[in-house]
Amino acid sequence: MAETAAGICRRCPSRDCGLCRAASSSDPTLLQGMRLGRRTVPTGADLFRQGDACGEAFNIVDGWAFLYELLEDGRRQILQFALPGDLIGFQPGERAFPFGAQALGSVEVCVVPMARLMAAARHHGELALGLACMLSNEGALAYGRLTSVGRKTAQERCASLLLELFTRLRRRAPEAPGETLRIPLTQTHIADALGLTPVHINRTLSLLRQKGVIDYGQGVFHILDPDRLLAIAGTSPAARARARGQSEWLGLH
Amino acid sequence: MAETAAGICRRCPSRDCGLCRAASSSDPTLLQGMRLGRRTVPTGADLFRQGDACGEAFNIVDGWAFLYELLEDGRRQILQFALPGDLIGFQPGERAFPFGAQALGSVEVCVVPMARLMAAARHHGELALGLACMLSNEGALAYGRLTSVGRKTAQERCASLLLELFTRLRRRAPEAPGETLRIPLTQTHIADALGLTPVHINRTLSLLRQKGVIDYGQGVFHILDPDRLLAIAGTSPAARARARGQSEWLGLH
DNA sequence: CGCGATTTTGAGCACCTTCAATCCGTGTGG
DNA sequence: CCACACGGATTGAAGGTGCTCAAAATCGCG
Repeated sequence: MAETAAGICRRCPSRDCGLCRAASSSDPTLLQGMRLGRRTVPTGADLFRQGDACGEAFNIVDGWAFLYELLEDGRRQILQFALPGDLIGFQPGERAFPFGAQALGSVEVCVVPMARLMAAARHHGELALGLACMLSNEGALAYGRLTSVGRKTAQERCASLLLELFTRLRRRAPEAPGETLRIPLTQTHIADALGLTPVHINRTLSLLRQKGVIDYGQGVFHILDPDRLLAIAGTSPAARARARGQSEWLGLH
Repeated sequence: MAETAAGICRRCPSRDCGLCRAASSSDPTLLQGMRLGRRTVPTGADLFRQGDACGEAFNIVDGWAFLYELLEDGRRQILQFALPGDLIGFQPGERAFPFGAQALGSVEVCVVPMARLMAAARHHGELALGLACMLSNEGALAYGRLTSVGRKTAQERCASLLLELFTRLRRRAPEAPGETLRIPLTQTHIADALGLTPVHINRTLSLLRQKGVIDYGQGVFHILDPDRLLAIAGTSPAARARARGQSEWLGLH
């Protein structure tokens, strides 16, 4: 309670991207009234679960989260990884979440009540369009993953995922060193994202390491041979265009 | 040229759903200025291709289309089926399409220039929110397919797809008879949507037919045992909620 | 009626899964 | 300080779902 909302926002790392950028570019005073407050979610805890009423969205300030769907017998599909700056849980037109969201490591989020966000968007077309851009980008990521899981081999899928994460992270942190990537995922997470088993992910990553394309250990990945990784990923020209497109979801208008 | 745009819109089957509903609920005069005109796309032709500049969106008036991504060696993933009333090619924040769209049978579309649509949305929050809802629903469908392809068996995937299509079609045409479904897809399309081979789709559908769950032939599917099909699809409670949610993407506010 | 596209069926193969055991890094308690 | 426990990574062997190759049957259509 010692600090005002405005003060916290001013120092927020997400201030200039995603939702906050959209809101403030639309109307600088918008941001103030929208946020409910910060929340810290511990490792492995759910931000929300499938079936929960969707009353609030979460802007990820620090840490990673993932969206997932569970089948009744326990099979899990990870639908998306949410990185700092991403907004999750914004499902206009839905009453209940069709998927859950879980924290990877400790995650700090900014809570935004859906009602306020929708009200603000209704009166500010620019903000609503920003949200639309964001949803469109999420959709593009989902489509990319779908192509991966539906039509690529294990090696291609692993390479594609690494490149996707690499691209998304570098965008937000251009200052960071070249080809090193700190990823808080277990091989089980990767497996559930790519529609494979942990065992097979292990064999596949080992193979890529053995080939000298990547190296990894303790949650840190090194891309030793970016060109070969790209080639293995089978990244189509179109997918590369998509990767570029993500770079600035509010850049063009 | 004999007929005015307003006249065509008045008799358009998509008038009360999707984009048109969003636009007219926001401002009844909006619709007039937005459309460029009708276009008829012949069977198998592309509405647009991966990499094309995205200058116009298409509101499907009649017929089916599908979005797809190609890998360099020809492998194809079908990302989505677009039914009458769906808007495709609306990719705010993108310059080029990351996927292509192709007509299944002869398709009639209403062409909407992106520039006009974006301009209108910027000034009408309600419209922009409607577009956001639409994108959110598309994303939900993509997530459902991702779970299917990543974590379900061939039988479960086929059942899931049939139910998805069934649900979406019935929503737009509630008057149509019970469990019969006219689907203009070849087994190859189904295979490319589900991440399987045509041969295996054939065996799987045969199995479902042999079990008495469905029957099919000549592009017409009959759902003989809906409950069993639901059970086979492994439709989670959450997915069922999602299916309901789709039903009215502008219904709640 | 005949051609091409699609569906159907068969047989062998491969990628990935399953089951299982071992190794390793970290943290905890004695 | 070490024994132990725990989660995750790694490796091996065997099996299965779905793939590939191939051919026949059927459908749609001019």
